[in-house]
Amino acid sequence: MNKKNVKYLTSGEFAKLCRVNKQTLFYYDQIGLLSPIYKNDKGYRYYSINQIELFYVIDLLKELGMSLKDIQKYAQNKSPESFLKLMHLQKEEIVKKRQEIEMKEKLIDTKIELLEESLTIPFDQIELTHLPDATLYLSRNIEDTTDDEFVEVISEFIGELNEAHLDTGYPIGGITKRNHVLNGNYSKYTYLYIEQPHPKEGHPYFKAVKGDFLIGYHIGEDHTISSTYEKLFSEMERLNLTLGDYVFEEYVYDTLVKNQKEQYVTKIMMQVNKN
Amino acid sequence: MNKKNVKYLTSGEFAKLCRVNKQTLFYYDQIGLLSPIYKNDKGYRYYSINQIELFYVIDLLKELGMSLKDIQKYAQNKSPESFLKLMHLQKEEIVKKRQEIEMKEKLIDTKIELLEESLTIPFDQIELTHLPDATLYLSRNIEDTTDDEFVEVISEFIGELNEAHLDTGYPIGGITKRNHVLNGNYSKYTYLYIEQPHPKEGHPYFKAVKGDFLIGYHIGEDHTISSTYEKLFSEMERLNLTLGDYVFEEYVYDTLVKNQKEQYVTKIMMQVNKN
DNA sequence: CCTAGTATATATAGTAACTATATAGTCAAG
DNA sequence: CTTGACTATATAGTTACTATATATACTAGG
Repeated sequence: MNKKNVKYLTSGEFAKLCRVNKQTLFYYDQIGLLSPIYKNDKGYRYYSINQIELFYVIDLLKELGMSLKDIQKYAQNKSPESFLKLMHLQKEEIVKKRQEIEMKEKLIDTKIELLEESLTIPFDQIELTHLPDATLYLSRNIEDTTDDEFVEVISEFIGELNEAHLDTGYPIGGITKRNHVLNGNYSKYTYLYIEQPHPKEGHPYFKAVKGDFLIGYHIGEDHTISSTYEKLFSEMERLNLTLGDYVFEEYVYDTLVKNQKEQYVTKIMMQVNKN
Repeated sequence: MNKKNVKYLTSGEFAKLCRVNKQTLFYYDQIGLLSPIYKNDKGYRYYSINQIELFYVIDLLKELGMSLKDIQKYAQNKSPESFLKLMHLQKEEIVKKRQEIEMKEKLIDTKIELLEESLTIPFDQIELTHLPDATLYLSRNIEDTTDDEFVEVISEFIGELNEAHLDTGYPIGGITKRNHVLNGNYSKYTYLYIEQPHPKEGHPYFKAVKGDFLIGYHIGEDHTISSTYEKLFSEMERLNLTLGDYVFEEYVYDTLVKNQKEQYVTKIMMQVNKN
């Protein structure tokens, strides 16, 4: 038998192959997770090519959240059957992981889309447009909740978004009913919502009434929003419009892209009727 | 304006929403990465619901390998433009990450498939079968390489597999030419190979000749493999077959599923011609 | 109003999985 | 036989939490 096929790799060579720091291999050797197949009398480590498979699997299990200790626990008692069982378990884990990554990729796409759009918007102008049907995911009614109930509703809402993979990167908005707005209770939300561009089956949605909307932007902190509402009202009058059933509010710029609250931008979408 | 909409969340509540340890939020506050919007005179932290978006983005960037320090560096100088740039960069990162995960999922699938198959194989029997075309990815010729060259070839081979996303979880095998086998130089590989069940375009493959194969399994260490080769030869004689051009060798059980070298299983596939 | 129980806070120490540094021995080429 | 590139061990440092100890604060029931 030719010696080539029992050629061993030094720690440095094997580390390069694994694309990992040599020290990491020392560490794995130290904790007995992946030891070289052979050590000479000077303590030099020699690995076989086949050991790379074990490294790959360690790397895989690590990625899927297993601790080195747990990986080692398995490794100490290997068998085809136990490995098969492990792989079946990890298959479930990796499917979850893939779905998470896919969601986060969508989140990035959405952020890019929204940001690019936002850069073209003249925030000082009020616009009358017709909005097409949009599918919204709604929270429970929060009109008359106590503080504790409010927290509960929020938790439930965010929880559902996470569980059902519905968080698409669109901002969380608030819906205020007509009568509250008319009474000057701006931003007294009845529901929280998040847009769902690609709605899934089996979830209770609220399909926003399509219709005419008067859209304006408030720059600054929330508690100064009434001035922008007043501008919207006078524009409504000028255009001979009346207020519809709901007003929608959502952040265009907030904590994520601005450091100062005075630079936050809130989009206000008033449902209106033409006379 | 109704107080509900400026309702703040305590550290505990916000932590639950973020599905993270409360201590982690303290830590983020400490390093100035994500500080509560308001702190009362007793030092109690209060977060706004909107801050969850920032938490999500921190979580995303963390997943994509950014250190908290680097994330903070960005956060200190936020703007819609810089965030957009960051998102474009991270889009590339997440695509890479998704592909990695997809590869690892395939790896799990392959391991499961191969292991389940292996559990049904009677390792003590020699079988004559016709194998259909299989696409193999080959290393450079390693017939007459020095040790250093051998390491280089291996590195290149493994490197290509990684770069081109060709590592499918199938074992790395070795191909020995007819004349070496006849001279008793078993396992003097001319090429290393890995099976490619779903070959991609634009890569140089070697399509294994389909044909008749005599398949046997060697249980034990590599250097005792000659005994199994001899069994295969006498079976070849009994069936009035002659040796074809190549012999393929690959591990069925190795470091991954067995602790002792005496339990390793090597599959030997001899190309044969019927007379 | 008092008390018990559950929050909150800070400060400090510990952990996992590396990662870097310091010091020393080994080896192969010119 | 030396030089430069490798190898080793030992130890300390780093990141991003995580746990523990101690003290203070809020809140609901008697």
